[in-house]
Amino acid sequence: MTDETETVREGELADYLGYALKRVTSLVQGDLVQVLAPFQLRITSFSALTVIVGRPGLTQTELAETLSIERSNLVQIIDGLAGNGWIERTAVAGDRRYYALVPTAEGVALLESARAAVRDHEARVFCALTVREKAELGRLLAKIRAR
Amino acid sequence: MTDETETVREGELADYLGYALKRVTSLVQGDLVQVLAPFQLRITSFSALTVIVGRPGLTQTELAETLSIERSNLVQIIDGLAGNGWIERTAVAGDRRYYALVPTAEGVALLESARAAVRDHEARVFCALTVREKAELGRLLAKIRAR
DNA sequence: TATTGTTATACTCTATAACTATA
DNA sequence: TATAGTTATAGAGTATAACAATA
Repeated sequence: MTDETETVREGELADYLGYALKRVTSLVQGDLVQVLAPFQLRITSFSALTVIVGRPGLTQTELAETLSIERSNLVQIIDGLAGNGWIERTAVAGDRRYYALVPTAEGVALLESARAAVRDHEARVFCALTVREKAELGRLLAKIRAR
Repeated sequence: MTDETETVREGELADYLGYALKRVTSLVQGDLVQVLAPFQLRITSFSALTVIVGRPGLTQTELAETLSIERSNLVQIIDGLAGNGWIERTAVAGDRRYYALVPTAEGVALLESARAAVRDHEARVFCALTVREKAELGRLLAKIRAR
């Protein structure tokens, strides 16, 4: 079996859940990068656009916290999304320090297309799992994060 | 609940298994980096040393394939392990193009200590899961990789 | 003083092409 | 010509410090 062969080759590494997580994540992300490229999106800009469309008007600091990335690293991502006309930074009355991030109609439309492609991608890379198993995987991952 | 709050904040992102995998992996790896630092090991050098100890005599190309990293990127990792006296590149009779990678006694001893720390680390970061759940997670991840 | 967004910088990881020495 | 190891380089992700504008 391929499984046993891999276990022999990787030896003890195969026993670490962290290693298994890393390998699967890199498999999935490698595929996702290809899927998003035609949309001119990277993984992080897709994630950012998804959150902005879902929570229009949030600030960069809020978005950075949600995605767990540094504010400073978010700047170029936001620049890219705004440069492509997919989001806008609108002034907030009362406090001129921050901007509200809102998607444009083009941004919403682009995300709709990209989202469909990402759904296909997920169906493909996780096709070895049943619906029940996918739900279980999601539950286990959420449980680890919530600890 | 924290779970529901997070779901609201991340919106649709929370529905992607790939995103959940990425977040958990980065959580786990962030912790592991700290755990390995006192041993002068990075994640990849720990992985490499683990495989070399488990399969003494393998070549760099074999190791690169096992870890799924480019041969070129493995060079500095091997240099580091050899520079610290944890492995040796020994000549192979019959074909002078490649070297057999073998651990030194120091390398084996270091790995033994690091391994214990990594076991503790895994117990800690996955403490939210039962033994059965950890086994199930491992099984699901292996299934995805084997597809 | 504290906060938001920003710039600059550096370090890691990863991917590719090209080189050398050996076969 | 093909392969093993190597070098150089560039891209992307990530982390930190410091700054200007605003509160």
